[in-house]
Amino acid sequence: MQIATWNINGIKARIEGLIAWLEDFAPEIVCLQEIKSIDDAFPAGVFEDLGYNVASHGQKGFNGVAILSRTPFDEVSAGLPGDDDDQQARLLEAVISADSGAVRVVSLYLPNGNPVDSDKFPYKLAWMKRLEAFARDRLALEEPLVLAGDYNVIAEPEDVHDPAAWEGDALYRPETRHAFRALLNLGLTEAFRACNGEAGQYSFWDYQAGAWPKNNGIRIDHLLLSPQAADRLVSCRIDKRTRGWEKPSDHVPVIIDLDFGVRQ
DNA sequence: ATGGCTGCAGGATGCAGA
Repeated sequence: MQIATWNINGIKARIEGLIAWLEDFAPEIVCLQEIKSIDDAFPAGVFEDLGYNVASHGQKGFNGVAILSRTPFDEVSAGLPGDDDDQQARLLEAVISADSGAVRVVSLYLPNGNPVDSDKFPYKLAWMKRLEAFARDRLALEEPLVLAGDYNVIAEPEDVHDPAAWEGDALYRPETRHAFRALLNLGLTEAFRACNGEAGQYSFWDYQAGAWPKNNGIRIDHLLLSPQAADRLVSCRIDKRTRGWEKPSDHVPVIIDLDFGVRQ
């Protein structure tokens, strides 16, 4: 079972590329971030025509997450618990019982947090604390669980082309990296690092200053797995090709393959 | 190298992103 996560940076601007990628890759489940669309304007029919069920949790102008699944959803739940005043659409959870296995999947878009001297940084850290409580709760279910999305966290120096340039940035601050490790220490496995030892593998390249041709990237899109999912992890890859396409997102898809041992 | 692109909302440019 292939599960992908992709920050597409605007569903309207990326619809052509996303369709082409879905037709090529045909994953079972796709977690999308930064759809930048309200739910009523989300082009669900386009994906339904491609054989996907669609769940979206959007807002006007920015943020917004969605999940596409070839198998219908058993359950869908929007929002991260822990702050009733938080109106930002950044998390969507679904339970999917596919023929190839049953999984609980979360599409999340963790706050950027810059500038660090604004209220955005404490919002990010508080959001991460809430995510930790959410993950602890879901891990207690002892199910195959995939927390997929744009974490806006550079976890280690090997995940950034120029670490010195990111010193002090909200994505690389010690508090941010510490909160990410606390999440992992609940018993979650970071899929890409579990499968690939090589440094310098990125999932985001800025639009500015020729970051892509210079390979000046960062790895901030992650899939975190419960033990029951990690036991089934076969591979994790980053599909860099899309960054070179026409009108690309600044992020590229990251895909895992889980083997539930189903034999046809 | 100069916050140097890009998407969105809205109908000019300001905000948000990372």
